[in-house]
Amino acid sequence: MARRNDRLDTIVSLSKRRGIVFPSSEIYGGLRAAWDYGPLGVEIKNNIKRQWWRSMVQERDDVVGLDSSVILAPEVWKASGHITEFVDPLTECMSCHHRFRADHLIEAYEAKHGHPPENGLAGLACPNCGTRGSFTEPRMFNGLLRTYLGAVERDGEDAESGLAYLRPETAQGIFINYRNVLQTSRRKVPFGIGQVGKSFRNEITPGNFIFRTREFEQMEMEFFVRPGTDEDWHERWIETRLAWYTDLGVTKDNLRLYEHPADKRSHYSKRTVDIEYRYDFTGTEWGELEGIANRSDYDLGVHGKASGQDMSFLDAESGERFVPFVIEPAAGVDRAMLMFLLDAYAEDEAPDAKGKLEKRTVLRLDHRLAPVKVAVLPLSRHADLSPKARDIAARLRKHWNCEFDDASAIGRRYRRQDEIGTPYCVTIDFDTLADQAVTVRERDSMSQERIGIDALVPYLTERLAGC
RNA sequence: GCGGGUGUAGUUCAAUGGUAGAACGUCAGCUUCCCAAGCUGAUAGUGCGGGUUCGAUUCCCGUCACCCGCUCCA
Repeated sequence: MARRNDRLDTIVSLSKRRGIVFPSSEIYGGLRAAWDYGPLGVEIKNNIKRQWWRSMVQERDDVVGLDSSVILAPEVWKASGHITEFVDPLTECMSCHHRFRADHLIEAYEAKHGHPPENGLAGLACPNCGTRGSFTEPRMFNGLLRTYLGAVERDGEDAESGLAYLRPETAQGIFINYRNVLQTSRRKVPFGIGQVGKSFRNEITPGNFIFRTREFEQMEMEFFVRPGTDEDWHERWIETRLAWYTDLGVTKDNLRLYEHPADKRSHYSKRTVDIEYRYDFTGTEWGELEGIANRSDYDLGVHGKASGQDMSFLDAESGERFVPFVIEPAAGVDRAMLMFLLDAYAEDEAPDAKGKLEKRTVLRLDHRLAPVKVAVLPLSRHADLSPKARDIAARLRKHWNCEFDDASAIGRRYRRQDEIGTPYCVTIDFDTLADQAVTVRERDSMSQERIGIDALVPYLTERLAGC
């Protein structure tokens, strides 16, 4: 068996052990590639989404938000091309059981010989085992998840009525609301619409923990620009998005840009640049984190045509009328979460009481992403300390997610907090009763400061800015 | 979906065709306890279903999940 990625393994078991991510439907044996976010996981996930929203929507004058529905009129997916283009013809070599995209095999043959194969797939040799003519009939594999609307189950000819799709991207909800938003938000091109929400894809091969799942969450923004300025805006958004990750503490060397070759782009894309992270999955070092696509006027164009609505924008200053081009930074929440966890994972060696080196697991998460911002730890369960500590915890809870812990030795409790990335620990000791002050310990430096109880909230407010 | 591998406490690992062990964790108690301290006690498991067998966690079949490969792109 191939060697697995230790760091990923550790994160998976840490996630289970500490309540970050659980296998879904576990009591029934599990469901493939489905994961549930536990008490700490949902905090981290919400923090990621909050930070995205803050930088992409709240702090920008030229972007507004939206929350469109998961189920849209089927016409949307017909017009967008997802029903016809979001489909892969797959074939399997009956000799070696490798699977291939039938269209890719034919394209490869054409590229080599300058003409398509005479007998179609039957005339091709398997790129893996060399067997000729052993391909199965290609089967269309549609990436859209289907559902049926209405209370009555339908079959036969009636099956098509009520057929609906779960969105494979949140973007279309934005395009079909483009006119509504333009009208009501009184924005002018260039401007953007941001949205965070679940999407669904019938992935052929999901896997790698929460990296590829059939149900996933996206943070997408469609930025509408004047044609001709699109390439410029594209570059700007690539830079902006890359900076977002490094600002949240991701190691620069573990991020890179990947330019999609022309023949591998999605059906809507004029140019796509991915931000990739060095996940170190076995087999693939780099994995996609976010795609930044120039969707041109493709989407507004097809929806304008299919719906009969006018999607053009009239620029009052220049008097020009045009259908805007769209630059789309589309990020995966779950992928970002996995990346933040992997990148924050660190092991320290610290001498224990006997001078022996002990391994210490620390999640060096940015404060803004940490699931717990501050832990309140009375030095012992002494009757005088716990009530005081509970009182302080209650005060802090009004501002941040705060944990109270008085179980077992103080050293162990520090380690528990380190393991989930808690930036600050507040310790209540016997001096506290006399001097009304506590010890604040910082995660990374392990430095300690004595702070008066009344000064605690201002002290932490300054250090937890942006949380 | 196909091929290969794996499945034992919460986690990491032992063991066995005949009563499943450990470490760590978790919980409770004692200890004026500042970086996984000590002592006492508790907790909990053979993924699920079927077969072979006197008896299956162990052997066989199916299934489910995970890992590797084909795939893909948030």
